[in-house]
Amino acid sequence: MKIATWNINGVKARIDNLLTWLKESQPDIACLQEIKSVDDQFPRMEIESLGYHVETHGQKGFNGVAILSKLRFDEVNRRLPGDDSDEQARFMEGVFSTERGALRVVSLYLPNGNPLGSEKFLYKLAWMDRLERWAADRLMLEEPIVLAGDYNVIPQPEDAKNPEAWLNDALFQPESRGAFRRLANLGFTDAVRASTDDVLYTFWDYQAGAWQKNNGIRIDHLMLSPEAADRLAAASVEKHVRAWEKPSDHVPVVIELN
DNA sequence: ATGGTGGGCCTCCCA
Repeated sequence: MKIATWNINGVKARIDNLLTWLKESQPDIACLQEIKSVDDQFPRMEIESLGYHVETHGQKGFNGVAILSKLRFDEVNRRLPGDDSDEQARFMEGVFSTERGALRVVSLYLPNGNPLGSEKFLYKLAWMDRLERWAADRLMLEEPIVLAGDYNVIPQPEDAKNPEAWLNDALFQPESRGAFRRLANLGFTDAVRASTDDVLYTFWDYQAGAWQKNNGIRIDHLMLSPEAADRLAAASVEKHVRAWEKPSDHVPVVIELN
């Protein structure tokens, strides 16, 4: 079972890359973030023709998440509980039946939170608090759960080429990193970090030649419940996708579960 | 180096 996450930075601008990547990588389930599309403009036909079921949770202009799956969806839950006034499309959960039982996969797009001291930073921390509460509740199901997405959190200094450059950024604040660590301490395993000590980045800014200098950060993560972590066979970052024409600034991260 | 690049979309917002 191959599960991937990719912030594609606009599904309509990235449809050719997305189709190329799906054919090449062949994930069973792909979580997308920043689709920047409303649901009825999502290019579902092209994706369905590759054998995927498509569920989206979009909004106009910004944000938006989707899950593509070769398995049929038993259930889809949109929106992260905990704030009924939150209109931003950043979270959806799909539930699937596998030969080994239920599998839950979340596609999440955690708020960026910049600049520090703003409402946006408070929103990020509140969103992470809601995520922690939701995850703690889901853990009681004792099922394999994969929380995949763009967390907009650099967990550790080794997850950035130039950590000192991020000291005043919301992605590397003690509060952001602490909230990510609390999620881990609930019992969720960072699949990539559990698989390798290699320096791996998932995002390179479009600006200032960041890609050419390998000035990257690791902010796209797959967090696994104990029942999912027990089945983790491999994890990798598909870095070559960043070198394609018209790339997203993020690359896909992929895990294999037994 | 207080710029730089890119997507969405219509005037700037977001990253």
